[in-house]
Amino acid sequence: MQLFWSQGFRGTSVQDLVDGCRVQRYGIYQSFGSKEKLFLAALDRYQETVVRRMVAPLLRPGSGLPSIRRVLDALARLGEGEGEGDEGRGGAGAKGCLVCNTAGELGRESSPISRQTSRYLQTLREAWSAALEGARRDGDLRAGTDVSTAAEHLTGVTVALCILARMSGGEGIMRSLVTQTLRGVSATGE
Amino acid sequence: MQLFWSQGFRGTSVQDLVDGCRVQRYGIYQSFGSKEKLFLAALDRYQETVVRRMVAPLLRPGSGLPSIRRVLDALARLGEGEGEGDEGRGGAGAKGCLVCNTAGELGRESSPISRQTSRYLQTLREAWSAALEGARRDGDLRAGTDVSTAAEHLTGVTVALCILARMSGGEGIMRSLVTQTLRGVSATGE
DNA sequence: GCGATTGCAGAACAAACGTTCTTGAATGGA
DNA sequence: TCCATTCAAGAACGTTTGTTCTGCAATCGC
Repeated sequence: MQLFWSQGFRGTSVQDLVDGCRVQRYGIYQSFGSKEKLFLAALDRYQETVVRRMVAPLLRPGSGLPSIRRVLDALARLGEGEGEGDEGRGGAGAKGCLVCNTAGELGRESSPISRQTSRYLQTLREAWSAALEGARRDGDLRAGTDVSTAAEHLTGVTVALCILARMSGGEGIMRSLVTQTLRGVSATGE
Repeated sequence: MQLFWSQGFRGTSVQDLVDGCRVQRYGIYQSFGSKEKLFLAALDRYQETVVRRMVAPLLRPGSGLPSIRRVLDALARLGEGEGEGDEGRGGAGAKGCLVCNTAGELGRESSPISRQTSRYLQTLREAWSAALEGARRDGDLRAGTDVSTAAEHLTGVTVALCILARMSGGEGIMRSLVTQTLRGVSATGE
């Protein structure tokens, strides 16, 4: 998963996997059948660990505006680990998000991949939605805000932050995006 | 450029280029030196044609809120050309944006690529900025809006729309993102 | 009409790709 | 102690990759 995350699907050879993990060439095919199936398993694992952990604060019972702020700040820090250079192996600076990177690299090439990206978007939408409901309950939500539209908005912003993290010159934009987004959502406009 | 756009750098072989364009294998190397240099030239061309044409309405003298609305609507239509399937050759549904796709696929792998992505972001920022200035002049800008922050915000939204166009399940999110963004910028909140 | 030059078509290159087979050592039960 | 099974290391498979070389055809100046 880590290798695919930083180098992409096509940029990661089976040899890379053999060298990088403690894994046997033939064992990959016994366990997964093909490089593509392994990649899909890595996508699965990514969503069940990394994405899950990222949105966890939004899904906790008492979540609300403070959780939203916290998660957005964490996303804004995705761009760190800069310097255009590699870290040990062929890492391309910041890794961003595996699912978003895959969208850029492969688009909707196969239907398993399509399924993964729409699952990803749905997870994000639901998580943001839960926290927005909390914010409304706390009176922290800007008047007249539709929760589900705002959740889609935040989902879009999340995707933007993931890709901007992979682009040099994106740091300032990430910060502006976060502050402006928070301003649009919160009751106080802060 | 078209082939790299829909299939990515690593997903496009020299053979694809030979078949797809009216071009000789050896001629590519005489003219460009390597596949990577050709790709960088394609990135250049993309910015000078596609990006340029996309932001043109924002740079015209009288541009303002209507231009912003028009360009955002055009970006929201990036997701069309759906169906997960190919169009003739190995296209992966919607092509999105070559620069954003490249960020997802290659990150900041080489410094020429880093230079391209930051140039891309700067172009967008300047274009949005110009139109926002126009909107302010027309009195269409929400009170208390900082133009340069808003321009960065719109740049981030642009990136989001490009990647969402490559993700299935992103269509509704794209629409919400556009309407919410317009609401945040315009004086009337519409 | 003729020799020098240009430009393109295809063959050929080594290297790396994803995938599969063969071998040899270690293990477990009787 | 011995055989059957499991597991892993690595050689080898045919393709495809990016890159380069070899000829044939056409063109141009004279």
